[in-house]
Amino acid sequence: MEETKISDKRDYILDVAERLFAEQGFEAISVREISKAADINIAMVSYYFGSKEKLYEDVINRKLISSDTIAKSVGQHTSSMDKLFAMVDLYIEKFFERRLFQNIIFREMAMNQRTAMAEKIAAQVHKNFLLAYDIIQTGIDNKEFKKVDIELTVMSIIGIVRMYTTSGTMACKILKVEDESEAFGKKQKDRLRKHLRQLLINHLGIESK
Amino acid sequence: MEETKISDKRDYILDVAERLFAEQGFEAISVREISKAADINIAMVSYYFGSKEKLYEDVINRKLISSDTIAKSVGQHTSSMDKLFAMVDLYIEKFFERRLFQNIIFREMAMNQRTAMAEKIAAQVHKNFLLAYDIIQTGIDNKEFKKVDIELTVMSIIGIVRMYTTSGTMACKILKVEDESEAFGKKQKDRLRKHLRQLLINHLGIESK
DNA sequence: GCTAATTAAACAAACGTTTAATTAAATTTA
DNA sequence: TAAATTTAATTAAACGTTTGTTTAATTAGC
Repeated sequence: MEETKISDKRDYILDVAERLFAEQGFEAISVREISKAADINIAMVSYYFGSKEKLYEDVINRKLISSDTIAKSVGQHTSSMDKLFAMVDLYIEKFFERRLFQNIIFREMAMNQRTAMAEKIAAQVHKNFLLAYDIIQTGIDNKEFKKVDIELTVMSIIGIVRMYTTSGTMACKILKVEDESEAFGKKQKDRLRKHLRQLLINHLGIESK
Repeated sequence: MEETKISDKRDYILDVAERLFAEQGFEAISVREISKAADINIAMVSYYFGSKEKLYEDVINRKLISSDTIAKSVGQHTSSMDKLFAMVDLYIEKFFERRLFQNIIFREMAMNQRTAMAEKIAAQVHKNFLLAYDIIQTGIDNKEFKKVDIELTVMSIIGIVRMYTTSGTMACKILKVEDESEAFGKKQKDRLRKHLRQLLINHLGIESK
């Protein structure tokens, strides 16, 4: 945190705020705590972001883009199963990489408040949902997949990855791993990927014999 | 809220607090908001519960019992699949019936804070996890189930039910139902049950032919 | 007449935000 | 290049609110 450009400092504050908001929630974290953790004067939050609310929105907006990324990595494959796998892989990747951020997203979704931010998040999640929906629908049409409840199958995929990443403490306890860095390391990530692939093969795949 | 016994009034306050805490989180809700929503004087919260913190703990403790209930309803069945189905059914039932409460539980689990309450919740969830683990393990030993990743399979079950119940708004949007009372009505509950059963049959069941 | 329940008012502490002053950096002028 | 000027970044202190909690007085039930 020395001799950095302004945008770096702004990003650094956003990083700190993201971590705190994710771990404890928007209301639980005070501007004073953020400024202390980021080692800045409390007035700098208003100076840079305008308000605590705006800071929170900036934290979310900064990483709530894409969904094109998914479409791109999916498009490379031909079979529906491969497309689905590619999407799941990317999902796992993003959730492991940004699990603190995802905590914010899902906490926001769980709130029954119709804010502009909540709508925006819901729209983005729904967009991703539709991508997966189309893949499975096509797979069924192609007789590559069994006829399943598509909506609930997509929800299941998201729910599984989310369940894994949401609670670090719980994941450690269940997987019998030492700390969170292990629970979210490469080995466990591969394990989750393997499990999810097997589950989808079993659920969607048509026996070939 | 008239001519009720004291314990009823206490319970009513707990009901109101539970709803508000679940919808917006502990820190986001003030004692004044609770007292207003419950139509009581603000001092009554301290009078009945001691503090806002204690009220929150009472909200959680009131419904964080059982796990015997699961064991009981599971014990009636003989085959591993029936046991697992019984457990899943109960899980769905509880989550639909207490979905606001479950919001609190999972929000608490997502927080990276090692409070006494968090430990207690983690312990309870883990207890339930072990019940499901044993069922699947026995099923595998009996050659009734395929050899799967047991830990992740249990996590998947919980994650799916949770994903469904956590975000009412999202569930409505995805399932294309009008309002939340429909999304959490009997019809959709049966749909989720059916989906989860099929998923488990596909994932765990050994082809009989 | 006594205990329990309920109230309005007040409490200090913490909240998000703003102010006005100061330092640092960038730009312009000589 | 050096000094002068302007703009940007940073600070400590104060702002008015809201927070959870307590008090002391009052009402209700037995």
